[in-house]
Amino acid sequence: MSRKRPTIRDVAREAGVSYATVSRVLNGRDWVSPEAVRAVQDAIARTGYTTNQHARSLATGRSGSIAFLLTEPQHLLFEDPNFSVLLRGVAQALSDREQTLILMIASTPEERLRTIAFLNGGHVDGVLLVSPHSGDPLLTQLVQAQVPIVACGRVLGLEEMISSVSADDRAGARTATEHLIAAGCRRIATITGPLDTSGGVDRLAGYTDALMAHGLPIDHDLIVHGDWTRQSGAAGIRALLDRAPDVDAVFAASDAMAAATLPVLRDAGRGVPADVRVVGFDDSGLAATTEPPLSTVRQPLERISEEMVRLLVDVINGRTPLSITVPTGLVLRSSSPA
Amino acid sequence: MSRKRPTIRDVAREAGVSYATVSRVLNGRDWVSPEAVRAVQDAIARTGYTTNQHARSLATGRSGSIAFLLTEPQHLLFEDPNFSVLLRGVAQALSDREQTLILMIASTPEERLRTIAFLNGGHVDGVLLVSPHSGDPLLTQLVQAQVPIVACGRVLGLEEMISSVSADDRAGARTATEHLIAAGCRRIATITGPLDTSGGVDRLAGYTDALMAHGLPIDHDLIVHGDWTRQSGAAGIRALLDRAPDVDAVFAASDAMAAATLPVLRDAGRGVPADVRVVGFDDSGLAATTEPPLSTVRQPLERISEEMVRLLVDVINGRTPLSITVPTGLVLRSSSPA
DNA sequence: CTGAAAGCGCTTACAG
DNA sequence: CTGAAAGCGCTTACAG
Repeated sequence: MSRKRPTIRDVAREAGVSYATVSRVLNGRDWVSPEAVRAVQDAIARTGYTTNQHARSLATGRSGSIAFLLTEPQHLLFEDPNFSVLLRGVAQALSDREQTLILMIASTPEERLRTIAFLNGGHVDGVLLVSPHSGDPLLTQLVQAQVPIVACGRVLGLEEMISSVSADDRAGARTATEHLIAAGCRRIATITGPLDTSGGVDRLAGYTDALMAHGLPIDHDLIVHGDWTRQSGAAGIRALLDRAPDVDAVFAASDAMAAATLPVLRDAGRGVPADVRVVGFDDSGLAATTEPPLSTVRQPLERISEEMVRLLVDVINGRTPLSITVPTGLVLRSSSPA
Repeated sequence: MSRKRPTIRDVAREAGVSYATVSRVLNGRDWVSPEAVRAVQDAIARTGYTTNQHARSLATGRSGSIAFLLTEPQHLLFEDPNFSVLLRGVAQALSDREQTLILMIASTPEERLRTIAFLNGGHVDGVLLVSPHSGDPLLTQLVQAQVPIVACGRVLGLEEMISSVSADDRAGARTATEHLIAAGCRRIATITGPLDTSGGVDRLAGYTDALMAHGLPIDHDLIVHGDWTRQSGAAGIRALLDRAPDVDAVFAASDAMAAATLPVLRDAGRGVPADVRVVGFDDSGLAATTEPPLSTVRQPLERISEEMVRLLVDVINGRTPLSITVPTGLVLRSSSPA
């Protein structure tokens, strides 16, 4: 297409130095005389030189790119606004480091196969994993292939092998539940996330923590399991109304599930928050736009994506895996005001 | 990290042929004897060989990757569910062609600069453009750099230079408006999209087409401009209720804007669809979950993403730019039933 | 501080 | 049909 792009040799000629020197100022490692540096920089500007990443990668063995890997079935991924925010943050952080972001979606078996081959093939320096489910064979394969990985949320059972950055799910859930207790609720239900994710188990643990700390019983009729989606939230609240008609609050482990309880409660003639208080988790864009707006637990996704990238760079550089937890905060809106 | 991966030479040794032959069977271009092919394939399987894309790119001058470029300010991009569906479809289509998808976000001035440099640097074979606004200098720069591009939606003023795939916005809008006319509405308003996008102007044109075809006047009090977002939808309907209290229908150029009219209409005491019918555009996930669910114009995003990739491959191979339009369809729900 | 040179792993005319 | 060889554009010891 476009005519030949200038190479390092063109720059060298223009600057009157050897092309090894050009490479040196490009990489800024070895010592180069100030005059040479200036001459090269000028030459780069004049020629419009831009480094050929493929040649560099071939020489260094580093690809200069990172994969953002999605393993959930698509509908979950793209329904979840958290995902977008995370992606945005990661793109930003990577761009700042001059790394490119490769998006990979591995939902179908075929895609999963291709993904493994690709990642295994050294095409990327590392991978960022979103919403990993423990027991996913893909994860073990990645670990075996010694691909540097950082997950969003701990990978249950592989914590030692896979670095991760998580919100403080347990503390967040506990705070939310204690808020409901403080508001006088005594029949507090929860709709959990999938229990093969750290978010799922930790948010449930935070809920029971709060109950126990306040001497309230753990009633299994008040615990239903969802998978983060609206559908599961709607199904969950229906089951709850059925099993425990005296429910006076529900803590849903995601905003999507919490939002889905609202129309069901309305149709059942239960006022929110008058009859049933509702608290979600995520503080996604959704939370502020529901009717009534949702109280929820905010997780600092910008911070999470930033830390994920930073950590991944460390892991790529050979540092040992690490788990990072970032704090969450309660956001009160009309669905369960102060 | 991982120990040395097998190269083409390892495969050659294992297969007992020269490595040039291995390369030939890999690329499947030149004639190779069946025995050699089999020997090489076996050797590939045994060694677990996987091609080094960087080496290949360096030799061929093709990067094997495509950029998915987002130029909107982030909030727009990630609020819009269409974007996700498009991204998903593109990822799929690209994966089928063994191309990698590089996600680039160019919203801040700094990011835009880096983006231009990157794209200009031949790091990708082509770029897929989402929601381009005409007059964006980035577009002209890309065209000048002769980067192969396919846009989603025509790029107004650059139609000849930039291939595009669009929904049939005009026909869709016309159909929606005619449906409202057929339902007996006579004071039909519209909330437009941005008029520097083909979606914005074409949907407005479809609206006026329908009005004129049925002898209804074009009343500027009934036309307000939005930018696809909920906020602009809410502001739009408020302005309409103010300027034209007798409005009996609104056609919004996006589901997000249509959805945002609902609570405002409710608060204003207008029943939907009894007093005011509402029709959106996109048939995004949103449309089915609003209260009441939205009638809308469906655009086949899966098809659009597929065509975008196919077209881009053509353009990369030197074919001349082309514009493709795919049909839309009216989807009726409670906000404006049949 | 800076050349000359080898090498990264492939592709592709060039000769057979 | 298949070798041997050059070349893609860089980085990085190796010698000065």
